[in-house]
Amino acid sequence: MVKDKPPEHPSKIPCQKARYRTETEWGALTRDEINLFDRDVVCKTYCSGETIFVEGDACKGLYFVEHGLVAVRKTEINGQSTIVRLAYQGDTLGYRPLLAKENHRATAEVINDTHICFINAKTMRHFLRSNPKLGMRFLEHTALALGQAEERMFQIAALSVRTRIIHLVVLLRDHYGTITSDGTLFVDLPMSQRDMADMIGARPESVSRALRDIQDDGLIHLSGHTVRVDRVDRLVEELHHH
Amino acid sequence: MVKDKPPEHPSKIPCQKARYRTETEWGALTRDEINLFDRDVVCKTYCSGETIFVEGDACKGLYFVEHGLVAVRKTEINGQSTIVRLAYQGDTLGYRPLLAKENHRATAEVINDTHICFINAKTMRHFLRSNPKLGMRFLEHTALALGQAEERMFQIAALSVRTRIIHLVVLLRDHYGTITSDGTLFVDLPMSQRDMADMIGARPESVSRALRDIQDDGLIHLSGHTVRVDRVDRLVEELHHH
DNA sequence: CGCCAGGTTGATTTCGCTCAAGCAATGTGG
DNA sequence: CCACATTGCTTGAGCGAAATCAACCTGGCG
Repeated sequence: MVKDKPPEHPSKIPCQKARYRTETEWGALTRDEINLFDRDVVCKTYCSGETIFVEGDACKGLYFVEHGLVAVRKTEINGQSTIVRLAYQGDTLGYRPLLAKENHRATAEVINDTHICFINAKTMRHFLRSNPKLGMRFLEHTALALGQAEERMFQIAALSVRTRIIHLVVLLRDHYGTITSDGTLFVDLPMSQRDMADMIGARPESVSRALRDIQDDGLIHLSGHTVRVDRVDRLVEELHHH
Repeated sequence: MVKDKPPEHPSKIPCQKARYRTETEWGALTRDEINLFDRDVVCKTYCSGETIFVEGDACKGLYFVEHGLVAVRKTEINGQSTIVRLAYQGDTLGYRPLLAKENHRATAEVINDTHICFINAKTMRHFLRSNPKLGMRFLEHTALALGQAEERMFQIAALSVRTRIIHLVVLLRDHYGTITSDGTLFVDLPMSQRDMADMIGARPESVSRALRDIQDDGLIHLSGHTVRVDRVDRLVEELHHH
């Protein structure tokens, strides 16, 4: 049972000028459009466990992740659920249903405290009509996401839990990994093992066991939520072999 | 080992005016653009078993399926492979890598004899720049495909082989199903059980057994590649329950 | 006719899920 | 400040679904 903390009041403050936006699809906006964006944007901070939107909701607009971590989750009738995507700093949420003209097909659930800029669908559609470049940026982004989804589909179908876990650790390295001067890699897992299980389509017990197996083989060393990898090449080599 | 039959010579004939195009993303083209399309298009008939492009190839352009059936397949180092998507009449192949500016991440393999209209990447990029509507159509299409990919990911992770087979039969009904006057449904499976296995992430033996189980339960009746479904509702009901 | 790919069937094994118990860390109320 | 819930992780035992291995059809085709 998730207890929703009282949400903070939405703010009209334009998110410290939202500098991250310029490095994303939103970099296509003209100066005038940026002003319009800043006029209409509504910003809000979500705490861990809160939901941004839920499966079945109409798509009211887009959510730009200023910083934080959000899981996009699908839930079945029987209660099983899968995380279909993660949204990091700089990612935009809700673009798929908006572009496909559908309702939300998944729930966005905050994993780490997250600052979100919301832009309503009407303004967004205006941008798409007036600025073809923005559409092309989103087109490119959606095509990349489709490739990733197909990649993951393949993995879940063909690879063992152990291998999928290694894939996940390598994936999380991009955002949560640091490398020390002696070449040791540390990955600070930003989520619970339950969430990791939902990411790779497995049960939490299986994740726990797989992590211990990999540790027993000397490929990683776990302490709390931090994974130490002494020989990254050996870990990656297992991916290419299996 | 696939033995590639000698490909027929590409033809400049504009595919019997390609009437199917108007009902797809390509419907956004203006009259002038259609003329340009017809000038640059190269058409060709592929036989079952031939490949249109392979994983790792640079994306040279788009392939419009005039008619036929194509499987988009990913293959692992160890030889395992999965069909990530099917392309039917009216579908366009190769748009994902073109839009994402990547190489092909999958192989397109002809299942049933297929007539393809090829349009080169340069012309396509010209269309995208000159006609924002076309980009929006592809954006919508890609967003829908992303939703489907996420749906399938979920299914493979959570459902039994039996249930996934039923899903597949119901999916194929759209293109290969006919319904008789007494309400009986016939689905003419367009592919081998091996391919069906690759579609749902299972082994051929498991597909064979699952099909027989479903038949033993009286839900379907198999004869050759034709599935007879007397009570469609009972079949669909199993999907909603499981 | 014989070959061979595709399909069936059986025996065995393996992987991961389920169920269940225990444990450490954190939180909470008296 | 201590008893107690709660939550997340670990570990074990047993089971079941599907993979694997292997033999054997069957029909189409050179």
